Amino acid sequence: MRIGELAALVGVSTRTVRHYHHIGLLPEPARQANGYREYRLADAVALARVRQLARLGLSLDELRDVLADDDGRDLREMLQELDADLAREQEAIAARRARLAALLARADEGSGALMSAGMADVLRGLSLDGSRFAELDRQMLTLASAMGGPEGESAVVELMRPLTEPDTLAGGLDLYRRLDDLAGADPDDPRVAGLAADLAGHITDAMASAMIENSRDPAAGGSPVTDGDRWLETLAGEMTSAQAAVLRQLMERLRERTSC
Amino acid sequence: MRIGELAALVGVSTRTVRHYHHIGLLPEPARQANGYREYRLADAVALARVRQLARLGLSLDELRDVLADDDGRDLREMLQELDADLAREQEAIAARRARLAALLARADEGSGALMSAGMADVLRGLSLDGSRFAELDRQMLTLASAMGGPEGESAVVELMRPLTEPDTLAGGLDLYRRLDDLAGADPDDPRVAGLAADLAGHITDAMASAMIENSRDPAAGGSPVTDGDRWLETLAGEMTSAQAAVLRQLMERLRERTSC
DNA sequence: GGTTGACCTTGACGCGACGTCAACGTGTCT
DNA sequence: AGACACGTTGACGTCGCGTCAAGGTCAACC
Repeated sequence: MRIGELAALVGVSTRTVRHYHHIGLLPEPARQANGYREYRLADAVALARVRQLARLGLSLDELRDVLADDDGRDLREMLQELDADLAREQEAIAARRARLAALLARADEGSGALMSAGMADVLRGLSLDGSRFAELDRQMLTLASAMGGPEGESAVVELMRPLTEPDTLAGGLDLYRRLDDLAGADPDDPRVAGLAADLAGHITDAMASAMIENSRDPAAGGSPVTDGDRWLETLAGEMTSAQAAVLRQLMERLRERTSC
Repeated sequence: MRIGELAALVGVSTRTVRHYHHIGLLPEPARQANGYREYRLADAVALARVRQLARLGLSLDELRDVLADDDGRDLREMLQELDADLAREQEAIAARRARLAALLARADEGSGALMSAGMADVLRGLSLDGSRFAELDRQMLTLASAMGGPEGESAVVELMRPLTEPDTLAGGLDLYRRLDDLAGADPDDPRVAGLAADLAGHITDAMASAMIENSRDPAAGGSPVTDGDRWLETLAGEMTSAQAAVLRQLMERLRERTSC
């Protein structure tokens, strides 16, 4: 039997057979006078056994180990381990499909590509043409919802809901304007303290807790939802010094409030 | 923000970020004076969106296409296609686990590594120390069962059951000896015809049908169980000319029998 | 005898999503 | 001044083969 016949008999490509020779998974058979490989029935049996196990998902390295010491004992162990791996993979795929389904459902009702209608509403409410701060806030919220997955996003939407009510919203947009006005100001500008106080008044206790929880110093380890914290520094880096001062004073006020 | 902070914030490695730059999935940000990449919040948002989709299993090429034209329409198509792929993969894994479970169950009761107790019985019954023919038969059966999967193996066991009964078995082993005796004989040896007749007498109708079905010429396409046919030639190649003559006459008799 | 075409040989690159190492520059702390 | 953590580019390794490339072998047909 030549290599093409062997491959056809077992149902693989000749490349596969040569690959198995190359990695030592199948022994090289004797050669004919012209250099062609000459296979016997026993080679076909060996190849079929290899394929039988490979189809199940064992790696070729594992196969070589298993077939080397034809023990049958550690083969069972390997197969059980493989089954556990496959089970884990099944769960992972199921989880992916669940997230996918949630995403698709939200894409059907929502306006944007990846967010729910609720999230789209929040972002629309916070938009204020030409405001750098509104844009920053929107980016932070988008980031939080993209990183937390579906449950993270709905948590964000839930937290932000109080801010989207019409009367509250108008005051919030005014705060954006006042922050924007501080763009070129000094960190000691008299408007800073008052603005921080007004901002704190707009932030609910739940929002304050979430913000503080996710901005703890690295030693404590972040929450599972937003993995890397230090978003405060990131955010501050996008502001001018006066605006960053407002942010610092705001966080101080929030920490005082939650510690009481 | 430098690359390490960005990576920590989103929860990936710096290598991943640079990889995304390299393949054009994320735009290269501005550089600081020292050559370091300088990231803004918007970059973190883009990266988080990429990861959100990548976690679902989209390839980076697909991601680039999707994010290029931020349409939202073909994104849904891609996600639905992805869901279908994942569903297929789930089925494939389930099938693998089913075969694995069958194999494990058989390994628990069987003697050998990969076969059921029934198959082990058949092979033990057909063993005859020093007989080349018994060995060939065992190899053929092993090959058939390894290639057909669990259902193929049980089919083989079912087919061979009549041969494993004690009185039939003794006659079969005698046939092996007579075949072995023909090793150095001439193809025209007078014993050939009688041996073919006796062999035909030992083969049940079901076995004859299976043998003929799986030895049709390549034009007709083999059965789904044993993919490559022409096993007859393979088998004949392992014999001497007189033994091959017996095989040819045997197949002729079987064909006559099933055509009536 | 020449040609075609199917088969065989070895050798090498490609894929996908990064991990990992090399060799080097930069910035901060002691 | 040295240690150390970070950044830079570049290149190789992973896994199971598919797919050329550049030939040699053999049977069949003109």
